[in-house]
Amino acid sequence: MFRRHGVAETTGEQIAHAAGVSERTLWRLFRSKEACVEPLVSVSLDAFTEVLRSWPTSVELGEHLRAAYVVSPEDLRAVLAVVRMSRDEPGIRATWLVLHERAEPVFAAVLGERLGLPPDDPTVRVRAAAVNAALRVLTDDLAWAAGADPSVLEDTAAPVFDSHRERLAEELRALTELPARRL
Amino acid sequence: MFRRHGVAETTGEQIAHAAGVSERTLWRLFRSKEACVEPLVSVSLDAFTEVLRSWPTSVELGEHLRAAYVVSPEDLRAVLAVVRMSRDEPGIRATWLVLHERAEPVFAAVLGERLGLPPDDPTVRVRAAAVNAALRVLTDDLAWAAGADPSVLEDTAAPVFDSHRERLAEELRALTELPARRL
DNA sequence: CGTGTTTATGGCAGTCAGTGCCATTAATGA
DNA sequence: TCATTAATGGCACTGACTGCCATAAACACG
Repeated sequence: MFRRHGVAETTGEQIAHAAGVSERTLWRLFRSKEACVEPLVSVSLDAFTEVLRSWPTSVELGEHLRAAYVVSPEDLRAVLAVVRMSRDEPGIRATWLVLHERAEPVFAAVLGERLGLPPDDPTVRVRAAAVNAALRVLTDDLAWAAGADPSVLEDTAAPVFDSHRERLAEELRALTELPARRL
Repeated sequence: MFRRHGVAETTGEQIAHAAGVSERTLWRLFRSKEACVEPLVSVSLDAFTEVLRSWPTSVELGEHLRAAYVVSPEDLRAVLAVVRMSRDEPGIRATWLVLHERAEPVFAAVLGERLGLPPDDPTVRVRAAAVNAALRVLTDDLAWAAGADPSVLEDTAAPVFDSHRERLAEELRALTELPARRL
């Protein structure tokens, strides 16, 4: 509905009706209209989080990503639609950024363990935030590419998605191979 | 007012009255209640942007930062108060993140020139986002430290601020010294 | 100086997101 | 079977924000 008519033009009443619940219940489930897209975005973030969690010690992150980073085409379409909307809809942009930041502690936990540092170590959290930023920027790029040519999303194995994953692997390799210096 | 009574308890009418303008004018100047803190945050982001802009080619970023990254104590206090609030106030957190992201293109322009790459190159933008993330995480830490002991802000030369700048210099050195590999 | 034209501001009415409170019903558990 | 808790809805209400119009100040230009 957001995509079709825009966020401002979609009322909470319409959303609630379409979802088959009362408006009152809607506001209990989501604290704002924009927050209704959170489950869609979470799918993608959770997928990446799972990649990190299942990252074997012996493997370089880029390699692992190439093997394990998979999102179903339907989910991917939904996420990228949200990301594309976020260019014009400040509220959507804000939730996208907030959700991304919310994933950082998980990233920090994984990276901290790798580096032998506590997850709340500033260096670890900066690295986690950098990984997060790479994921955000490149997902944004993918959303743009998918907007220009929706056919790239008909299959997760589409070349554009491969190239996205490849870029991500490359950037993460660089970031995670950085030696952690103590301050 | 946000700090004293909380965001929810502060009405637009109160803000407008305190600012000496009508409520109608307030909504013309800021598109939301939370957006009213944007000028405060911008001061700090602009200061960092200026550091980047004035970064001499021959100097390593960490070094330049130590010399040029200065924010007046009053401004710093205001910014950190906002950042501290953002822990409990989701609306403030969102504006803080959005403002940070908005600064990224400038970072990308500077880094792109350094690396001899166009500012819209994905690698460049990932680096810019990483620099941005480092600034955000460490500013957040500083806000936390300042909240625990407000005396650290009585002078920009306070040890806690020095240590903040030092951490930032170290993290940025690592990030900006990364060789840029073409994909 | 006079006059037409932006530009900034306020007033007012209206919409709608979101909340508090209470009632109802469904699930759960002893 | 009954007591308790959790989930949902209805309703009234606050307040953020917008559209529209009026006013006045700043400005451009003859």
